[in-house]
Amino acid sequence: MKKTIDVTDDQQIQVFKALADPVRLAVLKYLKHCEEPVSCGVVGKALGISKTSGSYHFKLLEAAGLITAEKIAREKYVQLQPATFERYLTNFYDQL
Amino acid sequence: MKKTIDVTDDQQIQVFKALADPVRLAVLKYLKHCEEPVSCGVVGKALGISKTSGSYHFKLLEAAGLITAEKIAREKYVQLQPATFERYLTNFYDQL
DNA sequence: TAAATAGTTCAAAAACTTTTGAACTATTTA
DNA sequence: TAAATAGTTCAAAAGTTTTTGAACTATTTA
Repeated sequence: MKKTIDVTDDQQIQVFKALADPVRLAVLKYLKHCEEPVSCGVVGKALGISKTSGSYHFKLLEAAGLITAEKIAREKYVQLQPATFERYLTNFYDQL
Repeated sequence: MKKTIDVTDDQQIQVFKALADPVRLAVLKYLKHCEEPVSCGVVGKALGISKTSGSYHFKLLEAAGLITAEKIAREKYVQLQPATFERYLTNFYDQL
């Protein structure tokens, strides 16, 4: 059955879905301790996830706006986007 | 495949999973505008969800600590638990 | 006491998400 | 130029979540 309750919360729900997974939480945690953008390969290796699975999770995190990505030649460099956390989490309760 | 990345984030992930669904977000939104505890039946009817499905969603919200529930005779009265939002969302980024 | 009401539980079905491996594109290195 | 490396895409398989209806318990109302 398709969800029909509210259609205005899309970005909010995408953010929560992106956060509701241990692999993606581990990715965010890893990135939090990087000063610089890091390549997907480096993150994936550090966490022991396959490149296909990595590709899937980085796509979701980017779609949710929790990370940004820049492709430089062969590699894709990712970094946290703190403004999205601020916007969708920090005041979530008051904005409910 | 079982998730093996981190086993300490259980409550955090339960909270995000609970929030990553439009029915449950609608329940929380509804409760936000209630001064008093409300019965599950009243909420369910207001949102047009079946009682079985309501029972399932209220259980998840309660397990995540986002609502508390008190059974009074036939009825179960639910209300938001703002401390959980505060604890798991407000400073999520800094706690990462 | 019988019928109605509030909610739970259970198992099956439906829907959705994640992992996997193979095949692919593009870039770099030997 | 060939081989290696970084990442993507695709379809199938595996896993998880949500909905459904029927059967149930407990309380209330007639």
